[in-house]
Amino acid sequence: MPELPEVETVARQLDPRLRGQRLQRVRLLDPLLGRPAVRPLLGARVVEVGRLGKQVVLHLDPPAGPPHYLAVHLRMTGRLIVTPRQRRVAQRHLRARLWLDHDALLFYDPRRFGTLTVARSLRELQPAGLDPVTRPLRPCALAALLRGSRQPLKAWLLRQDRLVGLGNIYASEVLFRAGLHPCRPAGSLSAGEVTRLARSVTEVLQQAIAHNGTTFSDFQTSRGVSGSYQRFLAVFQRQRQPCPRCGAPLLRLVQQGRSTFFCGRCQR
DNA sequence: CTCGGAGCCTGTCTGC
DNA sequence: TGCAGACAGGCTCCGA
Repeated sequence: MPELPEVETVARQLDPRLRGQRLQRVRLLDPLLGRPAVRPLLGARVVEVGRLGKQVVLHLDPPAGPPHYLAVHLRMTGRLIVTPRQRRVAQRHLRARLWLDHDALLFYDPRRFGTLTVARSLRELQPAGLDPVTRPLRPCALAALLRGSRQPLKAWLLRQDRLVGLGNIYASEVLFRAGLHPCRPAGSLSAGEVTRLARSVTEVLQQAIAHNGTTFSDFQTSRGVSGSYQRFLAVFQRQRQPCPRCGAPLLRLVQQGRSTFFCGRCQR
């Protein structure tokens, strides 16, 4: 489901709702989640709900002992829903349920790719790549990351060990905005092209956050509200429709088994 | 080291 | 209606 803007949206909505409540009880319903050590979290107060890469992270302060962090990665189809504690909830696809003082936090995930982990330091969870939303992405930093790679640009943008936050939707959108062909070798960009790419990454992500992310089939924010960024998508899932810039029919190609959408005339 | 492809798991939609 | 195949917003593993 979510790329960085959707995760940011979820974290921002959970934060005021959960902050200050204590975690009373945790129930893991899916053996695929493994056995994260949740015992030390019980009684801990939610200090903050934030985002780390594409994970939602609850910062927890136990009554005794060091802070802990509970991280949920939603992967393709995960959702985090807050509901009043006593309310009856749908069981289908429910993988974990957390009880707090007043609310319950529900982790739904039909495809079961999502993860739930407990860490004792943020460093354990910290993704390797730069986060272009937390810190401005400087063209020279991006150039250093791209240097030497022969990987197609689209595939390069999806890796999280260099740059964190883009997924399949926004990678296509970013390349369109930057006027760069998805098959260009990542290390082949000129200085001017790198600057355009850096600016596009930042603008697309910030604009998507400003609109609460993109809703296709099943992304909803924690309040059950849909994001509205899909109104601004220029190329994603628009093959054969006219390019908003030049009017040529947009194209779809498959890279690494995943769809890429682009304009063969504007993107070079 | 780099890269592309398979695999993880379930649901939905399309076309025969 | 039934069924096979494609596809789905992510990421890890494996072999070349």
